[in-house]
Amino acid sequence: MSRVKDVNKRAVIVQSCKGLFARNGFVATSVSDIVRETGLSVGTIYTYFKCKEDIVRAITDEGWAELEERLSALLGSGGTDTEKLEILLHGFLPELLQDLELIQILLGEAARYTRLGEKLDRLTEIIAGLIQSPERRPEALQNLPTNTLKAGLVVYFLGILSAVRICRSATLGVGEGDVMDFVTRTIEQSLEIRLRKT
Amino acid sequence: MSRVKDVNKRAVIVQSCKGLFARNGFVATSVSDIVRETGLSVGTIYTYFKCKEDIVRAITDEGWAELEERLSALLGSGGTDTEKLEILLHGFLPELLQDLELIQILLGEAARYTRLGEKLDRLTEIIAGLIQSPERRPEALQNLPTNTLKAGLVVYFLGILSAVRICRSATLGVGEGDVMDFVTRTIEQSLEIRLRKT
Amino acid sequence: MSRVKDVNKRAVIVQSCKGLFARNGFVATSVSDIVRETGLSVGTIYTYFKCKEDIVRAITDEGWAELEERLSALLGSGGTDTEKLEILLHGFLPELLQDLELIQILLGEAARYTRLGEKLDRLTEIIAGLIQSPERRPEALQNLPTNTLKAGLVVYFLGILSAVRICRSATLGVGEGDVMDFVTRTIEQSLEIRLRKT
Amino acid sequence: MSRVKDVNKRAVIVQSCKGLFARNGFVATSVSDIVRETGLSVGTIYTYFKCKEDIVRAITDEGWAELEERLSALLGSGGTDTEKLEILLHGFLPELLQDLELIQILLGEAARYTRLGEKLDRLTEIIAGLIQSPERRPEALQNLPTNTLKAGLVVYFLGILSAVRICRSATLGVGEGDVMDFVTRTIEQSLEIRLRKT
DNA sequence: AATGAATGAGTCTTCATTCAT
DNA sequence: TATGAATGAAGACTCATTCAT
Repeated sequence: MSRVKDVNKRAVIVQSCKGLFARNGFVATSVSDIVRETGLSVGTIYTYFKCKEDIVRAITDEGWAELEERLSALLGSGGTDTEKLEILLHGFLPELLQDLELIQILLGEAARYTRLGEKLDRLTEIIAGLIQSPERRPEALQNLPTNTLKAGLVVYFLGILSAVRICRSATLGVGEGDVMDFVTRTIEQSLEIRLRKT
Repeated sequence: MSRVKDVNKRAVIVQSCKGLFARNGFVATSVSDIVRETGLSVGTIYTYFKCKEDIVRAITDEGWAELEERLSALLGSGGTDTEKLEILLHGFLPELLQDLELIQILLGEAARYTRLGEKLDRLTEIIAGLIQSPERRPEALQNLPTNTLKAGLVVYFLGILSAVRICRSATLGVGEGDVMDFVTRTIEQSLEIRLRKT
Repeated sequence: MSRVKDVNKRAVIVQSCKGLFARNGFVATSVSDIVRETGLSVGTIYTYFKCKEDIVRAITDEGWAELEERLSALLGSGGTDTEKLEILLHGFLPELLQDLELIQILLGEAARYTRLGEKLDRLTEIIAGLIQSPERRPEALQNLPTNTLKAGLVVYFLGILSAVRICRSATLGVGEGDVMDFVTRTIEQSLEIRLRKT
Repeated sequence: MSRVKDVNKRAVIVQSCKGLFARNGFVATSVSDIVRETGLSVGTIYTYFKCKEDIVRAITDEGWAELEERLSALLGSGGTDTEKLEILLHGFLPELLQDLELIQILLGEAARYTRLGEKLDRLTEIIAGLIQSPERRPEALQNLPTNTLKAGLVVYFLGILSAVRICRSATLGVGEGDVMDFVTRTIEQSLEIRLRKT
C-alpha cells in the first residue's frame, strides 16, 4: 500500500488558503503563495484539489455547512422562541463573527464560485420561520409579507457581516462593539423582547 | 506644441473600467481587457494613469465625491428633517443603487486600494447629524449613543448595498423591491414618520 | 515467497499503450493516460517497464518480430515464387495493414526510439531475395541493381503504409481499396504475373 | 507610432521552429526550446503567434502553398506532357526533397493540425490530369480508374518522401540516390518515356 | 500625445518518476 | 509485488509595464 491520503494535509491547505484568500483575495492569491504558506509542494496541493477554484469551494461549502449545523444544534435544543433568539444573538452571531475569514471570502470575489444565494436562502428560511412563529406577538412582524421579512434579514445579516468586516480592516470611527450594541437594541425593539446582555 | 491630455479619453477609461471591475473584479481584469473595452491603445491607458491601481482609485474617489456632492446638494436645499429623510430615501438611495457598479467595486477587492473607512465616516457623520437633530422626536433615537447610531447606519448602508448586489448577481428568493420595501418600513417605524410611496 | 511478475499485466500495458500511442502519439500520451486506460496503478506500470520509452520499444520490437515470424512462416511453407508473392500480397500485406496501430507508431515520432532502419533492412532483404530469384523472369527486375530494387521496396512499403494511414485519418478522396487495387496491378505488371483477386 | 511588427522576426520563428519540429517533433518541442533557438523572448513569440499550434500551421500551410506555386509555375510554362514530367521529376521532386524538414513535419504528428488530406488531394488532382492527358499513350494508364491512379500517386509520393526521410535519419542499407534511381526508372517504364539523367 | 511590440517574471497546471507503505 | 501520495522541474501561456518610434 502507498502512503495514504492525509486528512491533515487537506486541512492544512484549507486552513492556509482561508487566511490567504481572506487577506489577499482569491484571484490575487497565487498557487505559489499557497505552497509557501502550507510548506507543501505544488504537486501535493494538486493531489488534494484539482484546481484553485475547488479550494475556495471547499472552504465556503464546508464552512457554511458547519455553520448551519451549529445553528440547527443550537435551535434544536428546544426552548421558547425568545430563548432561541437569545441563543441566535449571543450564541450564534458571535461565533459567526469569529470566522471573519469565511465571511470575507463569502462576500468577496469568491461569490462567483460559491452558491451564496442558496446559502442565504436556507438561512433566512430558518430564521424567518422562527420569527414569524405564532408565539411571537408583534403585529408589525406578523403582518410583514414574508419576502419583505426575508429581505430584511438579508439586509441585517449582510449589513452586520460587512460592517464588522470593515470595522476590522478599515479605520472607521466605529467598532465591533457598537455594531453588536446596535443589533441587540434593534432585535429587542422590533421583537418587543428583552435580551440579557452579553 | 503638444496636444493636451484629452479629458474624454480619461473618462472613457474610467467608465469602461468601472464596468469591467464591477463585472469581473479588479485583479481579474487585465490591461488588455481594458484596451479591448476602451478601444484605446495600451500606451494611451498609461498616458492617463500610471498603473492599474490608479484607475480603481480614480473610479472610487471620484464616484464617491460625486455621491457626496449630490447628497449635500439634496440636503442643503432646506426643508424639514422629515423632508430631508424623504429625499434621502427616495432621492438619494435609488440614485446610489443606480450606480451598482460603484458599489460592487467599493465593496469588492478594491477595498484594499480605496479608503472606504473614511468615506463611510463622512457619510454617517452627515446622516447622524440629520437624524439626531432636536427636531426629531423618537426618544429611542435621541438617547442612542452616537457611536451606536453610526454603527447602525453602517449596518444598514452596507446591508442594503450588499443585499442589492447579491440580489442582482445570485439567485436569491428575494428581490430588490423587497429590499426597498423593507428599508422604507424600517425608516418609517424607527423614525415614527410616514414617507410617501415611490 | 514473492509473486511472479504477471505476464498478463505486461500484455495489458503493451496493448493499451499501442492504442494510446497510435491515437495520440508517444510524447502526447501521459503516464496517467496509461494508468486510466489499463486500470493499473502508476507503480505497477513502473514495475514492468523502467520508463515510458521502454514501452514503445517493447511495442515496436515485439510487434515487428511477430511480423517477421509470420512472414517467414508464410514463405517457408514452400511453393513457387509466384505463389509466395500471392501469399505476400494477399496473406501478409492485409495482415500488416490490420495492425495499423503498429504502423502508426513505427512511422510516427517513436521512430526516434525504434531502430526502424534495421527492421526495414531485414524485410527488404527477404523480399528482394524472393523477387530476384532465378525463377523470376522479367529482365527488367533481374537487371536491377540490388540497391535500387531495395529502394523500390522501401518506397512501396512505406508508401503503402503511409497512404493507408492517411486514408484512415485524413479526409482524402481516395480509399484503402484504391490503394490495394493499385498495389495489385503494379505487382502483376512489373513481375508479369497474374494474381488472383482478393 | 510604435515599433512595427517585424516580418523578419516572424520568419525567424517560422524558420527556427521548422528545424525544431522536424528534428524533435511538435509536441516534444517546448516553447522555451523555441525561445532558445530564436533568441527572442517568450512574449515576442506570442506577439507573432497566438499559440504553438499556429506555428506548425503557418509552417505547413505556407510551405505547401509555396510548393504548389512552384509546381504551377513549372507546369504553366508550356511544353509537351513528357517535358512536363521531366520537369516534375528533375525540377520539382528534388526541390521538394530539399525541404525535408517540411516533409518531416507534414508526415509527422503535425498531421493532426494540418489538413494534409486536402493538400494531397490538390496535388494528385494536378498530376493525374497531367498523366491521363490524351497526349499520353500507354493504354495501361489510360484505362486506369482515376481513383486507382490517384491512390498510386499518393503511394508513390508518400513512399518517396518517407523513404528519403528514413534514409536520412536511420541507418538503412539504401541511400537517397537509390530512391531517385528507382523513381526515374519507374516513371520511364510506366509512362513509356525516356527521361534524361539528372 | 499616441502607439503597440517587446519583455521576462509570473500564472496555473501537468509531468515522469520515486519510494514509503 | 502493488500501491498511489509525493515531488518540483517543466509545460504553455498571460501579465503589467516600458519605450522606441
